[in-house]
Formats: sequence, structure tokens, C-alpha cells
Amino acid sequence: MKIQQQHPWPATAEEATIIQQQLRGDIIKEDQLGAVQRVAGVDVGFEEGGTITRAAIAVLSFPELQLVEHAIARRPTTFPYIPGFLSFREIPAVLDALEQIATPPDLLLCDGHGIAHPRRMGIAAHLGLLVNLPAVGVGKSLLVGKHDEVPEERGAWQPLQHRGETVGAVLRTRVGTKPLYISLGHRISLLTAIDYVMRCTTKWRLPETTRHAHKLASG
DNA sequence: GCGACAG
DNA sequence: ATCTTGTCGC
Repeated sequence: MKIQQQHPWPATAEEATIIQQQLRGDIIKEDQLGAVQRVAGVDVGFEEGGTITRAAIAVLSFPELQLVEHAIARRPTTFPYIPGFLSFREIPAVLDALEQIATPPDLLLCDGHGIAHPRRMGIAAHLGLLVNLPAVGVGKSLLVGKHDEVPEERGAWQPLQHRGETVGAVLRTRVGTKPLYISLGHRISLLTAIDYVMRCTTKWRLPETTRHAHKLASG
């Protein structure tokens, strides 16, 4: 797929903060998706002691969840890991990988948070905006917010609250494991995001999209 | 000033 | 994320 030109990529957290503040108003928090037939998992790994960033895209048919296309991209790492600025480290390589995908997916499931972020601009929101696709953040651990305990049943969830706002949901995708942190990224509502994460999750804690992408990003 | 802190 | 083997448990 074609990737639009992006904002300049910052070198410091201070510059990155300005970009986040400029972009946050563009996030669409309502459903703006068509028929979902292809869902993409997005994940990133690192090689050579972190000097190389390796991004992977796994496109699965929906609702069958069969792998139909994939891409891997490697490029030098240019931004350090700083909590709250993950997207500036990982997205450039992700765009390289997405560019190799023939047809734009209908939905992106990203490793990390969407608007469950200090400035509401986690990687899923940032990526969704840059490529103008519906995107959901699927985090494995908490960045910001508080929540009540989640019941031990698959599909149970609790709102994730931060500074008086509901920024996401803590979702039990599997009994006996830690819940996932789901937040909208772009062009999707929280409830719809939860629904798609559940429908992409079968036997394991993580969605099948994420699991495929993770394998590709690791080796 | 003191912690917390996605991947 | 990554460095790393076997091992406990369903």
C-alpha cells in the first residue's frame, strides 16, 4: 500500500511531545470502518543489540483468521525507548513493512496502547492517523490509568480510567492469564475495538494477528 | 521533590 | 524489547 508523506521525525522527546500535541486532535474515536475482511497484526522486534528495528505485519482473513499476507522490514534504530514515546521508535519501520503490503488492511491491531497514553497518542493512535486506517491498541501491561479487578471469565472487562476519562478497557481474553489493555487508536470506538479483539482471539491470551506478527518480528 | 513508566 | 535453559503446571 502507498504510504503518505509524514511529519518530520523528531530526535528528542521534547520535539516528539509537540508532534503528539499537534496530532491528538485528529484522532477519530467513532466507528469509521467498512466491511472488515482483513485484519493486520503489527509488531516490532530488535536485532543487533537494539541497533536494528525489525517490524512485521501479518494480515489475516476475517473472521477466519487465516494468514493471507505478511511483510517484514528492517532499518537502523533512530530513537531510544522512552515511555510515552514508543511510536517514534517503532513506527518508521512499521511504515516500511506496510508499504510492502499489496492491499490496505481493514483494521490494524497494534502492540501497545492507543489513547490510553499520557497525551492520548500511543502507537496505535499515531499509526492509525499516519496511514488513515482504523487501529486498535492491544497492550500487555499498563502505561497509564487505574481500573477495578476484572472478573475471571473470558470476555469480561473493566473500564480503564485516567484523569477522569475512560481511555480504554482491561479485557480478559482468556481465563487464568493477565488481562489485556485495549484502547482505540483511530476510526473505531472502544466497544467495537473490544469486539474485534475478542473475535481475533481464539485459544491464547493474545489475538492471532498479534501472535503471527510477533513470530515474524522475532525470527 | 517522589514514584510510575507501552515495547 | 533483549540477554537466556530448564522447568512447573494445566
